[in-house]
Amino acid sequence: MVSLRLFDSATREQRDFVPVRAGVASIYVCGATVQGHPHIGHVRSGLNYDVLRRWLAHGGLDVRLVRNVTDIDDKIILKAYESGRPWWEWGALHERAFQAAYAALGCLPPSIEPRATGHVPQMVELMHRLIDSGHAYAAGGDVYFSVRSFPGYGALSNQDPDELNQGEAAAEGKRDPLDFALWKGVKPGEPSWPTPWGPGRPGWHLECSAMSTFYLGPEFDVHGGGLDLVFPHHENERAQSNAAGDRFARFWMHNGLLTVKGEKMSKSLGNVVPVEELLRLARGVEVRYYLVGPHYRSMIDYSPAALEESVVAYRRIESFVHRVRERVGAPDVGEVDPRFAAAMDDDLGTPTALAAVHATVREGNSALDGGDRSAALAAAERVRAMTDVLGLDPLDPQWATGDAAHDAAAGALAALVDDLLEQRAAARKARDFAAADEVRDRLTAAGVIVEDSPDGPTWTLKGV
RNA sequence: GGCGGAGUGGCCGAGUGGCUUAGGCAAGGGCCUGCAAAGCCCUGUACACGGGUUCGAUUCCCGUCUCCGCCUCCA
Repeated sequence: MVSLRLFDSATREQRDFVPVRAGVASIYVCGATVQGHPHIGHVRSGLNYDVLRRWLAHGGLDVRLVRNVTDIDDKIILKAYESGRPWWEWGALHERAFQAAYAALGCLPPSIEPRATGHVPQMVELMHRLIDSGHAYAAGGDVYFSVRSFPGYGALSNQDPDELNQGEAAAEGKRDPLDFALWKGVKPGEPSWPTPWGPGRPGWHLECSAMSTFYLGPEFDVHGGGLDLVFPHHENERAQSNAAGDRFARFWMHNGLLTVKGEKMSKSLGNVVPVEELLRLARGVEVRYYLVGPHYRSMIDYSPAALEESVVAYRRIESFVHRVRERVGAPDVGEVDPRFAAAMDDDLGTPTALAAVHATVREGNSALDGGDRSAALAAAERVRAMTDVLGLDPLDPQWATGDAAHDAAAGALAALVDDLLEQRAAARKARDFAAADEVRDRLTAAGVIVEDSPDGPTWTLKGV
């Protein structure tokens, strides 16, 4: 059923995707640390793995997607403190912002979005296993992972431990500069949870090892995240879990980062692009097209001009599907084109997959021009199937407004426009083109674009 | 210093040892249309630079230049 080949960051080569359990795909993705508002880079990551899960589901697999929420960390505590709010409220506030952003771009909800603070028992258990096997030690209320105790350290990120700068900031009880904190002992004024080694809070890396294996088992299919997480986060996760005896992820996937004018986004440079800003420039589905179009491992250098090009490109697809619906009838979701499937199977080659979509659109438009209604309908059904896999199906109800007042207004507008178009048709029939053009000009001035076709005029709203 | 990635036609963005000069956007020409819009057809012949391997390289190897990311929190 699935013949997907995926690039594995750990081996730096492509392999056939063969699920650990037949018929089930298990994916863990590092989600956000809910310390601030979602930006374009966050949602690109979410979108990339959303496309992966959709393609796997299309192939008949039962997809279990876990995307965590890091709801406790230094910055959350600090920022909450600075704004005079409880740390948990600060986190919850931004967690909702992330969910809204993902939803606005058509990301299907993950199977679960586990929070770090809800999985302390699983972390304690993992620390027990690591301490018992000599890979971790408690020191002054902290618990550290002993990097030198794990020979495979550095294999994921292709780093030589001896060449690394120095690791996490030095702390009292650390035996080796490379060691990293599994658990951080409580400090005055900070939240804490009880453990056999004293109260404290989770170190960043531990939560992902604990939650991924809790939900997906000691060995699962894919672990994903942004390219910037390869080291140290994923290297550390892998070290912990492997040292504890878990086989852990079979494939490591890392999506490319977003830059602005060639530079990585960062608060210090002040060039972070919030999702909110994108949604002022384009609809969610158009933003999605922009972010899903380039290959997931490519870097995207954001610019409003490039986004605008995507808007235009997407509308070409969308207008074709709408045209068929109006002139021929509503297309169902059909089958994907073989070209599309081959591209997707090749490490999720969305650029080539999109080329197949556009080729199908062209075929469909030609069929429409040639009066071949059934061929046009069939093309539209294939386009729907392919765009559905990418989360870009123009007729997916998720892109509808779902607003009763809006629907009512749209209905009233349609009645008025249709009335005017009848007047125009009458004028054209009488060959009074001046009158006909005047009607069209009035509509255009009001933002209603009229287009004639062999099946009569159609109209759309400008910029929608 | 160590590790990794990238430089493609006006722009975005794929890919390959020689028949794909992907695809989209923009531009020019044409068809269609009362006109327009949309659509369709055609055109532009790109692959940082210098060597090397090869019958043949944008694609493989070496070197050079430029840029980016990671090595510290980060999607």
